Amino acid sequence: MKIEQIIASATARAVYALYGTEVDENNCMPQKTKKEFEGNLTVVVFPFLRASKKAPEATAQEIGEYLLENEPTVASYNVIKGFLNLVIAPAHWAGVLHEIDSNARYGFTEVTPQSPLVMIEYSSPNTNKPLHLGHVRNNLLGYSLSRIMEANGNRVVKTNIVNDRGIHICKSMLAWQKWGNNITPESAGKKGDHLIGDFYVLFDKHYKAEVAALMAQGKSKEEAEASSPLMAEAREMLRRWEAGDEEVRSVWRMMNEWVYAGFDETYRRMGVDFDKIYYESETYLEGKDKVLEGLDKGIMYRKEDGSVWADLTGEGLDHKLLLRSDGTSVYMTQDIGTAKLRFIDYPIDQMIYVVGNEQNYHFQVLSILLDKLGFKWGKDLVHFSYGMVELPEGKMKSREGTVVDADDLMDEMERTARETSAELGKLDGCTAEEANEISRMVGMGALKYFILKVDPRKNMTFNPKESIDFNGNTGPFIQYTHARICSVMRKAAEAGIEYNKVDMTGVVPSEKEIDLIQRMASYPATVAEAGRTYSPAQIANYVYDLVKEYNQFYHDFSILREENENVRAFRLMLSVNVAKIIASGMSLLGIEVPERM
RNA sequence: GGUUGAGUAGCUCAGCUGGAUAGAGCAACAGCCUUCUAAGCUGUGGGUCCAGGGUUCGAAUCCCUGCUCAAUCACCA
Repeated sequence: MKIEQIIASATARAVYALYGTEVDENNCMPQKTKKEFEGNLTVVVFPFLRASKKAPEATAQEIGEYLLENEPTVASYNVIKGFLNLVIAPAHWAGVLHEIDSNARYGFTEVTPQSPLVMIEYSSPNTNKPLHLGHVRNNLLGYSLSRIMEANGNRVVKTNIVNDRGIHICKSMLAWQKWGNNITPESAGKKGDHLIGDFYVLFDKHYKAEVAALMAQGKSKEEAEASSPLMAEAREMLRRWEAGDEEVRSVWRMMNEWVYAGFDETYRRMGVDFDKIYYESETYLEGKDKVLEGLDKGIMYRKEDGSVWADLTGEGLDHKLLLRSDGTSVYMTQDIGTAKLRFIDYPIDQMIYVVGNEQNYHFQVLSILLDKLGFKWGKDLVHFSYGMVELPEGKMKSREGTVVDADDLMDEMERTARETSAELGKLDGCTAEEANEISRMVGMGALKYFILKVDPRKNMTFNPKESIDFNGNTGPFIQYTHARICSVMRKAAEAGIEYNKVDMTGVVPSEKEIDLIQRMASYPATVAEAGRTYSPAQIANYVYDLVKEYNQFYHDFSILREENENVRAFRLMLSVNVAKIIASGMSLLGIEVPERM
């Protein structure tokens, strides 16, 4: 049983024995004692004053005395105002460390075939341009979340819905046909997604020029945009695509393949993957049946012009369009269709959509509609809504060229990691491959940690200068501590020290070591909390605190130079388990930890 | 205007179910490497926790009001 639970129940017994009042154990939960006071756990006695009818100090004193006499793990206590600080017997903490050491999957809940099936949708790119910083946040959050849900005993299906159809693709296709001279990613020596992105920009450039020319002829902006021949061509192309025109479709297939090849490379570098990919071109017609079904059941209604709507005024929302008057689908209809397909493919218990907060309204509506349409997970679907990524100068704007490209960003991070490592002489004696690996891990670690450590709900500022800083609360700082422990363990092995074969029963851990063990002991609760609140940031901040604590220990205590063999073994065990938790926590963030750096 | 989220040190952020004197990092300044990796450790300075009410023995945290910022409220996706 966890020590907090032991103390809580002993405290409840104490209150009953002393004052004859039954109190709920959950109201007796001790908290971690603040650094400036002596002790490990603190019971706040204010809630018991009604029962004791005594001053806070006196009450704390009496409960402390009771615990000291009746609860063997309590070694001593002190009282400050209404706070009862308990010192837990060092032997208990040594036992906790042994428990942690014996559990290779410490902090994780096992996944069984009976575990809930959670589907997580993330990434969901458009196929007309390469991934940028905003997608990076999405991908990292989505992947980390899937790891966290898995660690909490869920079966997880990672999914991606690729927006591979629509007017935006036609724009790129048209521009390529007009001005591309049959260029390919191979002939251009460029990633396919970037090549397509270039044509999308090219389309926009010509279109703008066209509109400007028309406006110069005296047309209003709206008139000019409406009469743009280029846009008309793009729309015509979309019409032909929807009609299944083979010429358009073959260009579309070819160009999408280029984009996918580019995306795959970016995903691989980011270290994210998917179990199942849906393509909007295959799902966008699916929602219609469901909507018509809803129409039959009276969940939706039809207007005179033939359009179909849902009345959500009962839920405090507005009326929502689901089928246009020409019978075609809108975005919402497609998402209903995708939901239908997914439920056929997987018996989902929970659905999590990792999508930016600009779609809060959409998912609020989707949840209500799916629920009304009979999806058992509809009502409780989770929209994992994250804030925008802004630059110090403000928002990213593709027109102003301030968009941070994902591939460029990763290049830059790895390059900086390499430079910094080389400067510090960390790559001395490494092979070229090792140096590459280390630079890659460190660069990506810095990027991922920088993004994941902040609360997803918040808009975050991405300052390139800060993101490549490797000191302080950063990924490399954490990775470094891990590498340092690995180094100590290597040296121990070289010296023939086998810490786990040494009898440590007599070792009394010091205060600092107990602080560390106590923090290690809260890892499972942190993992659970991160799963409950869908928060990678909680894991990130926990690991940081742990590392900070370990570095203090590392600085103040000798490990290999410790002469007492048992104490030395104890510290090695402590260190190796800190490293284990670092690696575990970082893996939940999708961050690798090198063994040397 | 409605809805949702955010507002904590100069900057970037923690602060989880209400608890003691609100914490890190960066930036500034001052220290610590012939000893297990100094990408580290230690110290100094820096705060009307947006404002005002309320609940409570106790509020950055919960409730109400207001202010500011962001997103959203399309027969776009």
